Amino acid sequence: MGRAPCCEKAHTNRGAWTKEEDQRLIHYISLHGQGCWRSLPKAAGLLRCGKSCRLRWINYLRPGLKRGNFTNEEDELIIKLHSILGNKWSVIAARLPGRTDNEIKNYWNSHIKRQLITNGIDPQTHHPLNFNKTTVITMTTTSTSSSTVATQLDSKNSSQSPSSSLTIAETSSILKKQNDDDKNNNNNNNKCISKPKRKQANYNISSITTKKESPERSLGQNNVNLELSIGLIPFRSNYMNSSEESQTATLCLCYKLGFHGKKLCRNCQKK
DNA sequence: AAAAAGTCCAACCGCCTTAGT
DNA sequence: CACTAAGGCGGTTGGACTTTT
Repeated sequence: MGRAPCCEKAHTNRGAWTKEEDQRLIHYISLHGQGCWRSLPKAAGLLRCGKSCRLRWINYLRPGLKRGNFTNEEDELIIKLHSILGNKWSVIAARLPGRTDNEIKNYWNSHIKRQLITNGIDPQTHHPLNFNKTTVITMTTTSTSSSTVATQLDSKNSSQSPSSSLTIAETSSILKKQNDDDKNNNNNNNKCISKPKRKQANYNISSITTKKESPERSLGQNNVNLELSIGLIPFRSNYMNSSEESQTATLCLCYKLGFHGKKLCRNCQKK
């Protein structure tokens, strides 16, 4: 027997939200804040399931949401974070102010993924699709905090290869901030008296690998121990001469992946 | 102009985690 | 310790819209 439904579906509206429903939800939350989603629909006079209200609020009505196109900087950040975290959309979204996990997930699936494939890069592993010869994983566990997992890829698509680089310090900082944010949210949102908002999952480096990860991610990276370090060093192709190398070294990841048109983003222009 | 194909994205579904009992 | 319930998450769907034929 399956799990009981989260709400009485026979008496709830489904599908697209009307303006009136939106207004009711906004009005209720502006007065009472976010609390128990399960009891909110009834209290707000909505014939909706609590989950539906939560989703509508988080993905659409919540103040501070950005609408419109993603910037090149956002593209770059999403790719970087995805190369580290995989499909952890909520964690990635936490690093992009004003963007929701759903939005990023949709954007990834409809834009970035296709773009990566077009450029010969596997969107799941962030490796070139045809790489097979010399995958060199080196791990440096020095006394400094800047140890990285270096993946040098041999590919003829050299100019389009991944070149993101996050040091362990950067990665730790991201994950630490996530924890801090979660703690703050918990402090701010405990308006539900009947049941305190439960603690959110604390992500740490050792928890990056997840239950749903593909074998490629957990094993395909040659059993890289994520507890030690994560990161990709800037790409250097064996096929590049020194001038090409120095030229591409000054360009940001999104440019190398082909996300720019004919213009450079601000990051590239600064360099 | 109409039909077909492709794209986008809001919303839903079902599973997992975890606090409370 | 086992069970329950609520929140949260990632994957998927379906309909509206756009582009192509």
